[in-house]
Amino acid sequence: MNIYDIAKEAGVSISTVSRVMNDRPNVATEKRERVLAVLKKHDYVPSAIAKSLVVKSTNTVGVVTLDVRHIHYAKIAYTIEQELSTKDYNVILCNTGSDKREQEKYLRVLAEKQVDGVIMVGSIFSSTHTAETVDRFLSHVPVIMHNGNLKRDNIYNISSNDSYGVELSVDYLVRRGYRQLVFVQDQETWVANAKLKAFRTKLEHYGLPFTGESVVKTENGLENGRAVARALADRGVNYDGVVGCEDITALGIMKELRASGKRIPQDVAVIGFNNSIFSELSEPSMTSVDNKTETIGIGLSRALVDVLQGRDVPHEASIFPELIIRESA
Amino acid sequence: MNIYDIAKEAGVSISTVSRVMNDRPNVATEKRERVLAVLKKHDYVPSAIAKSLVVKSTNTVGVVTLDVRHIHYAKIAYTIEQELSTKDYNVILCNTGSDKREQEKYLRVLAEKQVDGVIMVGSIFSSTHTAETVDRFLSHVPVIMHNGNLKRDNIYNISSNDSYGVELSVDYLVRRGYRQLVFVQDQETWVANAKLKAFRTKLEHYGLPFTGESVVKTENGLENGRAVARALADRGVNYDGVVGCEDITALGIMKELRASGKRIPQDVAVIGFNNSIFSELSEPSMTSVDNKTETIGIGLSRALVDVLQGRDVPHEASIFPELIIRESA
DNA sequence: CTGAAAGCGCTTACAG
DNA sequence: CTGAAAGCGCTTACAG
Repeated sequence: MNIYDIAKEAGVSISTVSRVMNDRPNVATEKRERVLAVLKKHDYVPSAIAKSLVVKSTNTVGVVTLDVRHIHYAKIAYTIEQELSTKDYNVILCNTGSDKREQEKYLRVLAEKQVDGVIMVGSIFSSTHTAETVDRFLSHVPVIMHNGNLKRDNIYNISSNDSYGVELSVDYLVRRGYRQLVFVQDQETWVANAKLKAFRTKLEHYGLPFTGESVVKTENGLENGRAVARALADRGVNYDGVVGCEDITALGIMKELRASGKRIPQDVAVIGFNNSIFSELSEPSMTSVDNKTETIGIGLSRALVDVLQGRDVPHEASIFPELIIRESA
Repeated sequence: MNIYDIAKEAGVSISTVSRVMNDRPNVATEKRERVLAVLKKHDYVPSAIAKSLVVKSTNTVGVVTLDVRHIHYAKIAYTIEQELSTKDYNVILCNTGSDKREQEKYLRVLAEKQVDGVIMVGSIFSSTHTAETVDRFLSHVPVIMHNGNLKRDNIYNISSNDSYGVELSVDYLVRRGYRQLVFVQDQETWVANAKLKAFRTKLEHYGLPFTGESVVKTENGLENGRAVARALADRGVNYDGVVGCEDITALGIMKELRASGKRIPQDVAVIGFNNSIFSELSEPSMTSVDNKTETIGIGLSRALVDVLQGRDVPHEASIFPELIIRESA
């Protein structure tokens, strides 16, 4: 069943059916009603594919992320999907993992599927390789990057200012009397580097020591957090504050600290990142940097829609996080 | 740039270009190479939209879920996406929430976009309304339901046997000497009812009391779990075991119990559902029913692909969960 | 092995 | 207000 069948049954041309289906003017009331009746009778669903071919827009956007199982990305992906849905866009979800081939494959497929735009969530996508892949396959559509820093006419970067989150954390800890701070870096991206730099600068500003012991690298995760705390203990590092890593990693650190008899926050203060459910359920509850998932998700979506509708959009925008004070610091 | 441009530049017909792009036989080696060269030169990306229109298949499937922010759904959605990706299908993600209108809107849009099939994740979708909506818009494509029980030729149900998970839980608790069990029901679907029935039957089997106090209804969530524990205390209910609800709810219950001085599992044993990160990080760590997220996700995906490829697929399949023993019971 | 032609289901000027 | 016709970018018999 297609538009021709509807037209025949309603006794009009396909042009008229098209006009009715798209709520356009210039259709006699009587014909419009006849068409609507036939449409309803068959629960007719027009083919968006055929439409897309001629209007050159699919009302579909690709959302690419490392892994939606990560609660932070799930929240952003959710917000994007919901926000875009109100503007009649659908989302093709892509979990690329960190493999470059996978990422390339996905971006190519999105191009084949003629998406109207792409949103890339996570600073891992801010790489030369991604930039080149976008140039190859997606230079004709807007690409909105979350925590990205790629410079292209068609790329728009909307970031959470995580460096500022680090500054807030250090300021707060210093004000509360903590002096020997450790930065736990649980990802490896330009954002992580910027955070580390902010940490170092802040320490220098306060005249606090920044040594080889001040930074611990790991990957995010509960077990990795535990391992970090054990490693610090094994190395005999003296510290009274932890900053920089995600809630889930920070939670691992807290658990291990408590298991080894440390009191939080009396002996060691811990501040996480993301203000996720993990910071709420931790014991003691965790002070955390809220990087505004919802604001970010809505911002990414709106930026995309604005570009698509021909409005001017800044190529770089930065959203400031906020420190949510709980018990762990 | 389209297939005509490529054909012209390579000095062949569009038929030949099409054959080359689709790796089909009957192309002279020399022509094939000429075409490939032109394709590569331009990083040519053929339109999947145009292709879909003629082959009547989009290699796109709709995945509809209540809310991907829920970690359990995120895991299933992730697995589906990854599994389907290996079969060259893409996923349109839909978070419908519990609103019927929203659900209807999404299913219609999926039909418009000509998806090859739909996977619905979560027992909330097993309603008369969903069945009717599927009949209206999606009766021509396979619909795979996770934890569903709808009977249609084009609907396939793949469920985690959560009732069996309850039986495992009760068996285990009884074996360990617990006698006054409470069932916490934190969702309202046919699965929840089946779980409750299994709980009751098991208690009767063991000759244990099932009274008005044996069941507490709530919605899933940390705070709701806390509220459940408080309500039980306020009502002066004597109980030594909790069963039936999701990890996150169970975690709330455990936290509140501990805050009120109860020891887990000595005073009260708690068993959760989902074997999620929450059961791992809880203190004490939580015994939980593992309902095999990955198996489910892969099963849903394979069933869909099998139907699409004309293979026979059972209309009902049930995956048995497993009890993961930790410290809380 | 190769290409001309029809067709997928729509929208959109265009002429009336 | 209305409809015939062209066209979006592909695939697929079909004839050669």
